[in-house]
Amino acid sequence: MDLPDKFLKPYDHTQTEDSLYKKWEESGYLNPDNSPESDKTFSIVLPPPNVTGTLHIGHALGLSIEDIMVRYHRMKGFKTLWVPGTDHASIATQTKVEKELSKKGIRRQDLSREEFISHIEEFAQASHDTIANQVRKMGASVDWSREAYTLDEKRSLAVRTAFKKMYDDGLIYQGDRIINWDPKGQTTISDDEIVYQEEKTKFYYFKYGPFTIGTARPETKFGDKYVVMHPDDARYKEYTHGQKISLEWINGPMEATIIKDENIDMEFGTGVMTITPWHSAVDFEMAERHGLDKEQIIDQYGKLLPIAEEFAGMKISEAREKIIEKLREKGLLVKEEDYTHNIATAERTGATIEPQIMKQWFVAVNKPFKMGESHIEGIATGQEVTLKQLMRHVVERELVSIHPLNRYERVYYSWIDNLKDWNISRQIVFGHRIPIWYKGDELYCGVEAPTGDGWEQDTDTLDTWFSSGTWTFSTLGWPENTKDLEMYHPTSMLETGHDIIFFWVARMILMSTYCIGQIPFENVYFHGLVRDKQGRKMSKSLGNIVDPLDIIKEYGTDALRMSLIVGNGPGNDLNFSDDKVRAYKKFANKLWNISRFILENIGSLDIKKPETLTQNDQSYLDEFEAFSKDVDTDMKNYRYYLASEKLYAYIWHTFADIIIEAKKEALAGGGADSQSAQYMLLTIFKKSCALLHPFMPFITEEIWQSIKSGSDKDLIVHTWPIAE
RNA sequence: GGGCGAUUAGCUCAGUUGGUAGAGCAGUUCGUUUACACCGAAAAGGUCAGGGGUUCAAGUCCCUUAUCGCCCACCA
Repeated sequence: MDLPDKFLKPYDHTQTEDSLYKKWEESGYLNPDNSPESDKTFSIVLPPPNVTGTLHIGHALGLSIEDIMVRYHRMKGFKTLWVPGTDHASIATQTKVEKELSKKGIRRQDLSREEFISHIEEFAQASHDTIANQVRKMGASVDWSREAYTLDEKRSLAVRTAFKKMYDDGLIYQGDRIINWDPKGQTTISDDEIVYQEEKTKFYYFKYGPFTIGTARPETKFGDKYVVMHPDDARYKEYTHGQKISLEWINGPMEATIIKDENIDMEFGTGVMTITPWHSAVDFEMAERHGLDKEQIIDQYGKLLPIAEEFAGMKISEAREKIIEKLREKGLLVKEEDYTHNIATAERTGATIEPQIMKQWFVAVNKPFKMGESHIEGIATGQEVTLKQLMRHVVERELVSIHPLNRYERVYYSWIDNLKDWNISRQIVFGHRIPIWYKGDELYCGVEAPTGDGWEQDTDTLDTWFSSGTWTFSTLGWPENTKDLEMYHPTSMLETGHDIIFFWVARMILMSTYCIGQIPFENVYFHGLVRDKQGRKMSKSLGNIVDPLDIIKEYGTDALRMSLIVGNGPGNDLNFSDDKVRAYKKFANKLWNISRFILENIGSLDIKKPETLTQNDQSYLDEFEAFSKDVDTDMKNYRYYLASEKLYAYIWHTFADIIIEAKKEALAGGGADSQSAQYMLLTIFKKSCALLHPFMPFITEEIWQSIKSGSDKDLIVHTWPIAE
């Protein structure tokens, strides 16, 4: 055969990848509406990347695994849909833009709400464009015609509809409860957005009437008028619950009430503590139990209120030393010790969280409601359930299967069991406005604004996970009853990083089971974290961040994908090194040269199966058949890390090193043996390219264009070698 | 405090349901026998963290110890 010129040079990915992607995209292959009818569907939503910047190597890993799943099913003849999109990531994006603006000397306070939002939107749009380009660069075969954004009009409608439904069912309520206040971001955050950091500090013991109490936070103690101890503590048995005692405290004499509570740890400190219900979640609960007064000590900027008298208006850090000094002078300081504990900080701003009691919106996770139309096995329509029960049920019954299960099952359950009502309101501007309107004392909840004058919408926005929770079904058209929703929901698979199991996976299960009575996905596949060569987390401060685009430029997308996939089992972290990528770049070149050899040695691409194959060739074909089935089994069981490794080993070290070498003589000799060998080699190689296509889509498609017969379709939609 | 994971060749890691250890990189020797030097051939390298148990058979299952890592909770 005549050899196309391109095979005379080593493989050059820069000449092929972009144009192949363009071809796939323009061909319509990525939209399942254009694919042949089938009763089997495979659907998956792209975990929408945050529009806070660019994609990192972790995204590249996710995209690679997802694309393998998608291409595999597409070739197997499933109606295959992969919905792309991006996430507005309210708090993360707003924080980021705020920082960018301040670098330019623009302060947020100087902007109106609308101006600020428009800056954020501009940034979000630019990020979106970058991300969309990177998704293409990775070869991800998503259906761009269905692209979604968590803050676009359709998703916005879904969010308001979900909110209204929950509100009408009594699952969303407004209440004065203790929340996590971020004094820097000036917003509440959820429990999951807290990061604990170790802090070395002093632990003080103060005389409090007849007791000695311990605290690390003297500045909150002004209003403490309840002193708590365990009912079984023999040291304090002379005191009774409710007893009043007079004592001298920071700003003079006061009266305190004794409370007995079983939640006190008798071993810790002196076994006696005073409580500050306004600024501690534990104290708040205790106060609720006993019906105690609560008083605010610290304001939303972290400054002391008038109750602190001479200290009023001071920042916590400033006041602490002065308060201790005063207590020491009054002879109330007993002793101080060094103390190490964990303090709660806000994930985004790094500020120390100040618990506060504030009026916020919550989703009640423990409140029973009547289930709507249910398609969930074991949950009947109209049955009384709680959101927590729904979230637990679908995993317990394995309606949603987690891979790897054992590693995340307990984590998931324990999170659910400890889950408190979900605080969904945020005091930030970028996001979905809460669909509540006020007029005087009236309150209106609706999908659309109420008619009539004088209504003002709540200025808070929703926790970003409220909208991403609807992602699987809002992207398919809900609340409209669309064909997509009917065909592709529940989705087949959710592939994501294990770090967002609570944030996102659990919230999607909550939203989907509640809103539409369906599980959001049948399977969850967790990938691990991509670390640097030495196993360290990639971070800006270490300067070890790898940009996928740099790797792609140097080694090609196929090589990058293989290096991320081979040997990386679900849930495992992966150390990324150039060496591995380089190895798969060489593999790409190996494939290139195999193509060249075969093309040089066969008579025609439409070669027919000879009447008789040599026994040797037949046995190679039989072995290959068994190998293909093995690979297919791995694919079915999500063992991409094994399938890819086996393909690499087979193609290089069996097909090229042994089979091709063994056939050189027969090919040179001509005649029947040569015909047999030609057929065998071309057959195995074509099928090998097909098996490898999900992993290395570009080079396999590029080679395919030169080795396919006239009747073959493009490889992306070619039939998988092993039938379902 | 609770949970999970890791410990296999110099380095980075595979090893799917138990059947006498594999890859990449590095290193050794040889090869310009024309698909490929982004290559080929050959050899070298591991008491599979320690201990105990189950089994005809264990890197693989069970118990235990040690070291490292991650997640969750958190005490005033």
